[in-house]
Amino acid sequence: MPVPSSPPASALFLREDEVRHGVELLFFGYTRLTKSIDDQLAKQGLGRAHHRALYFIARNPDLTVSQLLRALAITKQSLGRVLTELQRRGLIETRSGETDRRQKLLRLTPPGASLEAELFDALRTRLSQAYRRAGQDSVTGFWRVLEGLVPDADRTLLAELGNERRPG
Amino acid sequence: MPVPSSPPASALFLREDEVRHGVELLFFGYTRLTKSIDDQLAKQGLGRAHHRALYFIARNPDLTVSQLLRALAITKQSLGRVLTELQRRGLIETRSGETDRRQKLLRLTPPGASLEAELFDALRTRLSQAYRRAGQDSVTGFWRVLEGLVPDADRTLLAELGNERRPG
DNA sequence: AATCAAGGTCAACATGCCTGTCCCATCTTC
DNA sequence: GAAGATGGGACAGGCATGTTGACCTTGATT
Repeated sequence: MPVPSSPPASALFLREDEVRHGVELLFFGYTRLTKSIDDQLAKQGLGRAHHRALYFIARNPDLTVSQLLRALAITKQSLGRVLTELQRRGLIETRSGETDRRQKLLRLTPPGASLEAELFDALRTRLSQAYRRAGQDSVTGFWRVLEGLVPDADRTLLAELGNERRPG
Repeated sequence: MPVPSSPPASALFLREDEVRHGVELLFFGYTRLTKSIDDQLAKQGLGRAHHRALYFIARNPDLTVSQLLRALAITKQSLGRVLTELQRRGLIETRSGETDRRQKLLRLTPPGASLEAELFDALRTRLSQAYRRAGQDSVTGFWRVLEGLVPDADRTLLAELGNERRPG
């Protein structure tokens, strides 16, 4: 192993700055993207927690409560409050599972879908602009790094939620 | 490192799935990375807000309060509580600015630096692993996309905070 | 002298999360 | 069929983190 005093092969030496830069970009990117829809949410009297639930239900119709719990990584109580409120407003609807009737399958109602679409539009505008600026190769790298950042247990879930495309 | 040949960008970037995938990765990546140090923080009786302050002060010694406010994008009140607590514990120290004596320059004390380093270690382990898995080209893309995602106003600040390298 | 900016401080409040405990309905397994 | 596991819900109580708005001091700018 070469001594750390070799300037050109400075992978180890540069590691901290590279990592810190990534931490900062993640922080700024995530928080600013998140904040960008706060006003819209506030107009509806909803919070970020409601949006996160709406988002995942929109993305994956007939999601179960336990899947959503795993995705959001919060407690049943916290999620329960949010889902109750969304249902009370008629933004989501539920029905019991076919194979397992204990399960509750979550879906957006038309008004819920409409609201989610409106919120997503703001996200799409910002993120697709960032994609365009960076170019496609960069987008692939963006995905690869983030995929590697997600713990194995969650990566399975992520694949389920994002890629589950049922025939018909 | 060979880069796979890319289909035309225009069509790809307008696709909803591509954007949703990015939103999900950003959500999972950020929340899971953040959660990964919660236990360490809890042991100290500190929260995420304390860590964010420690982090930016560590990264940029003699940061002013207003710079930190802009970075964290929270109110004076919220930050005030956190800074007071960190100072009470002897993790940060302040002195007044040289050119503008109204400013308060923030620095970590040795114990503060030690704690921050310990917390950063966990972040580095995870993020550098993700970097390694993805490869250097992907890391560059990761950065480019995220840089494009940060609003112009904040990008200036980001550059200040991340790149300010003083001689000596 | 007047004004503005940096920072601090107060009260009062909202959100969103937590732990812990208990409950019911339904599946699975023996 | 009984026992246990699982999916979901509900209560109490608490904590961390954020908000708005008002008001103050100190110091820089003009």
